Amino acid sequence: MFHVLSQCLSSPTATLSQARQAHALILKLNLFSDTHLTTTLLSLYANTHSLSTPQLSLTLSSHLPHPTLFSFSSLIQAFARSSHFPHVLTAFSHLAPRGLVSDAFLLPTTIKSCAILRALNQGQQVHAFALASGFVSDSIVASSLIQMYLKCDRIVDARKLFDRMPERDVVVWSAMIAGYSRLGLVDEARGLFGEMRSCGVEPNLVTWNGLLVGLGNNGLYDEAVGMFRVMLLEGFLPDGSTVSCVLPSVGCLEDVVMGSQVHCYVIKEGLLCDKFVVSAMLDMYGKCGCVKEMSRVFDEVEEVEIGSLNAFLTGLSRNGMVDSALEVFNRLKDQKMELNVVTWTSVIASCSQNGKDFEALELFRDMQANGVEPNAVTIPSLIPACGNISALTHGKEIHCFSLRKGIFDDVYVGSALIDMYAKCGRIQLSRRCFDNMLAPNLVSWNAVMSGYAMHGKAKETMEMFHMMQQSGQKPDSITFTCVLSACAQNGLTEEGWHYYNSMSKEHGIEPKMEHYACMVTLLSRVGKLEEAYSIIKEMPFEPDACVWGALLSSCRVHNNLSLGEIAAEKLFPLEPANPGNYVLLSNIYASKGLWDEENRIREMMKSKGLRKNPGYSWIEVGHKVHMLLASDQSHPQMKDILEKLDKLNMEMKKSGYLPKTNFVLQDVEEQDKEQILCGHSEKLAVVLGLLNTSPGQPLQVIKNLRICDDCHAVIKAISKLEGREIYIRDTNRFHHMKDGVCSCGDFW
DNA sequence: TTAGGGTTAG
Repeated sequence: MFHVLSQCLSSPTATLSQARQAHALILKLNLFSDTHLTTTLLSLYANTHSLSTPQLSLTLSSHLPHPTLFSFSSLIQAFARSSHFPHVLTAFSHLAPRGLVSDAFLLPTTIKSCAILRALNQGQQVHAFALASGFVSDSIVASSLIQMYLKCDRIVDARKLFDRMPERDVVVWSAMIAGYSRLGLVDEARGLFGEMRSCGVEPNLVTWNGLLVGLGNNGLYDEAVGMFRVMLLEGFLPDGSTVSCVLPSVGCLEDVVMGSQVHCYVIKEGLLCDKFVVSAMLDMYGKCGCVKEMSRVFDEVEEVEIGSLNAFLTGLSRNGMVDSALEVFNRLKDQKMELNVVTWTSVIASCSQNGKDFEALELFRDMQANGVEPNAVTIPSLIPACGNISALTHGKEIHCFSLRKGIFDDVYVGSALIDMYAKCGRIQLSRRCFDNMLAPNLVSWNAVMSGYAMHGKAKETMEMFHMMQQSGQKPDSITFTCVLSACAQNGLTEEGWHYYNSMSKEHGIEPKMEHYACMVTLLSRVGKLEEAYSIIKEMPFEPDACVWGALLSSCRVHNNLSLGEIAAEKLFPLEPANPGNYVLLSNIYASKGLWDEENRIREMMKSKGLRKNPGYSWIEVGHKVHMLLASDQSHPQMKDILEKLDKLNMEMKKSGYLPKTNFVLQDVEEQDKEQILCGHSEKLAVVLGLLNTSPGQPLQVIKNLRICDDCHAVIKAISKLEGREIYIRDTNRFHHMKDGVCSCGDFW
């Protein structure tokens, strides 16, 4: 019986149920006294992944009357093979109490488990043992310890051990180089690589790969690709790992020629069976904009692997093919393919980045319903969707969700929250998120400044700009867009010029298109139209539609016909299909009573098949976001809305309000004009909010066009009459209305 | 019988 059992347990094909049967027999026949048999049983349990808790192994080992080092050794090796690393450490810790002393062979496996678990404390204990026992002079033990320190980000400790090694082989050199690479210390990695060669140790593929990945991950794409070329010249034959190390850099450089060469090599060497190679290849083609080649690689792969699918989906949406990405995603979901958090995050991100904000929120719910746990990347991918549609309730829920998940100090989450709260009108909450951040980065500073800028808070924007510099954070071109647009919102020409001039002089940042657009807006809004036009004429490159559009739109505000016509003449060929531009010019004509000219523009629009963009507004009521179109009768509560609006109009007229009909630039009767103004979507949305929320609750509305003067006046009045704070976000900025006053100071 | 390298989501 003993013999049969022993054979059965040692068989490489032994199953868990056989192990259980054997276990029962061992118990029944009281065969636990046999160390070999019991050890084999333990190893088998470990190999079949069935030892889920250390307790089981300890219970079993307690039956061993005289456990030997061999018992523990085989147990530890079995745990390591089956990736039960915590059990490795537990088993190792039971050696000493039993009077057993580890040998050198047991240390590397144990140390590796510490490394994988990032268990620095236990790793240091093993290190102490290695020093005391002298095993530290064993090069493999030292190698393992170095690796453990590197994994725990203790580069100095790793280096100390490395420097003390009398003999260093290619393995330990490669480990140090890869360690420096991973931590972004590229100079050190490069230095060691040279030092290694001068010591007469030749690199192998592993060494090259470690260096390549470090270069690529730190943005040194050119150097990574160059290093890859050198490697080829020196006669090294890249393996799958090398290829997947270098392809991300090839993609970032959009070097299609190199990419295709690597692709040919991959086919020749038969590396397409390597899942890392496939996903790196898809990623590379996606980044290079080669959708056809990417799709071909994807179609040619026999079995869809999750990493490749994720790379493919990202590649599609990177190239504007969000619908195709969603189609592939839905198809594979329906086919019950197991999708992971990367897949879900990828589609959520492509929705929120491409105007599919409602879909992004829906996917987030769906993801959790499918049992996939969102992580620290999912959250900041989703948050912008809430900001885009001013869905404050959803945004707050996701904020809470991230706190519940223990995501407190993630710089991406923090920056996304700053942006979301600002876009939902809650600038104080936005600032609080910024103040709570442990280590804000450039994106976080830009987010808080852009928030203040869109709320027209120039003083705060400039304060943050100076705080940022005091903190040692250098600005980038986006920082200046925020500062300049804040100046533009407030007509601060002097300050605007100051920051604009300091850009290249003090910060070495050359003004880009958007900075010129800000300056043109700033000057033209305050009526300095000629000065704005001079800036345009002096630009070192051709102005784009934003720049001319800014000028035209200010010409409309100041009803400047001659410059307006110049701007329109430049703008129309740049954006022939944008109805807004034609409307601006026709409005200038209309404001001057030039109905023939106005008509000519309208006819021009008609002949191009263009219609005025319908104005629409969004408002979140409870968990639902409603969209209202101007003069739209389809909303089920429209009758109530119009009734309420009528009542409000009566009250306003009593207190001296006159409808600003000069904003209805159509050749119609005065009373009809009033009717048209009543149908503006932002008013409808505000009234819908009044009807469906409790008194005193703030309302936030987004409008797809710029708010008109009349709506501005009416909603200001409503804020007073109804005692509500009302936040309106138009395409230009925020209007925070309270007690009949707007935060923009009526300048927008 | 023990030590070193890789892809995909913000």
